[in-house]
Amino acid sequence: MDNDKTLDAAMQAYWRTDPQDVSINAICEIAGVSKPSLYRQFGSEDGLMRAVLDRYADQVLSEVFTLLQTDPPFDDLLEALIAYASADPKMETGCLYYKMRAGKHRLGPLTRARVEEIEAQAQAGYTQYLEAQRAAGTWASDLPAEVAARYIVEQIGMALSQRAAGQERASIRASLTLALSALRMP
Amino acid sequence: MDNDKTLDAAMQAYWRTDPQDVSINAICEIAGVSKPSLYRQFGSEDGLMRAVLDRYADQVLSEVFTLLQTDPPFDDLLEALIAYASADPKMETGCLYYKMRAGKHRLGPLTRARVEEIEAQAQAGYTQYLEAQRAAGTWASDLPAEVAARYIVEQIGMALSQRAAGQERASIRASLTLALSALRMP
DNA sequence: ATAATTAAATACCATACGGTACGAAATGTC
DNA sequence: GACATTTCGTACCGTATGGTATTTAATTAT
Repeated sequence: MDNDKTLDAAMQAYWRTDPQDVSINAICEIAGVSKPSLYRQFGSEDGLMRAVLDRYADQVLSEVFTLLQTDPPFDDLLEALIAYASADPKMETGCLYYKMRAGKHRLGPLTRARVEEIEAQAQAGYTQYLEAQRAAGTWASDLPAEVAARYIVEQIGMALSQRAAGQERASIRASLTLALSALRMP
Repeated sequence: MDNDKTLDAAMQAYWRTDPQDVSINAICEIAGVSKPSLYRQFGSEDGLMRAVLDRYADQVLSEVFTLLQTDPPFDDLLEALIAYASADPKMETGCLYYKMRAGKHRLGPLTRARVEEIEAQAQAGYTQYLEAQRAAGTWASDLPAEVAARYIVEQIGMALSQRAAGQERASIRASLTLALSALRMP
């Protein structure tokens, strides 16, 4: 049985619609895999979802984390985030991570733990980035970096969930731009 | 069979957790009503949810709409909205309307239609209010009123879903204040 | 008091879910 | 070629869901 092919199929299915709308049966069908095979590989639905989320973090989220670590100027970062969340075709059906996060209380323990791990990682990444920007004088604000970091994470998440809901890109872009512009004020 | 008592029980159950996590069976149990009785009154799960949403609009949402129609000064309105979303004990588990809206694609046609009706009503209400405020000189911004209206609706929704997720009030208040402050800029 | 009508609940569908026991097929080993 | 071992899939389990047919209880009319 092809492990990667199964994970890809599951990831696409979870991502396109929503993790809680995709049953194990459906995944088996689209992946062309029998149910016992899938359970032998991943142990449980929770195990599968966790493996999918790992893969998603590797293949998709890493891009953003990498961008953060190059310490782009604050305005560039905002512009990149806005473009990413409001227009990137990859995010046309939203972000799988944020979808899982939105339904966190329905997740199994493995997947939930991974979601919280990513949450902490994102929070730390943005905080660190913002402190560096403030030190460099490219971000002038008296806001605590943690607060701003949380704010960014939430606003991006909102934009991505709006994309999942089919809202128009221009409207999402306008809202997100407005929201993030609040970070530029003293 | 006591119609109001059933609706109240269903509303509380849907509201406390999430509409999609409460089964008809559970509602029958907590309302002390047999399933056929419930179906005789409301026809279907969709019918029940729609009736519940009607009741919720009447008992809860109307308060906000009423406030809007008194045309309070812009800053007062924002302060009231922030307090309402981030601290009102009634909203400790979030807002039933926003919960339904978040899972719109899972709703039946009746409930979905009502959700969209309320959405349009809110959008129109805020837009009208903002235009009045602009005319009165209490809101100086070159933002289209529709854009600002949509923005407010979304930000309030986000704050309320954060409350449902158990986030700290102070943190929610900080984020929401930051987000809405963007509307004061020219 | 008895018959007719209405209200209600028990007990049941069919379906879909996550998960698994067990037999069949394929693979490797000598 | 024959045996041991591992891989795989059919067919099933228990449970929960939304929804209903049918029987029982309560009410009303006469």
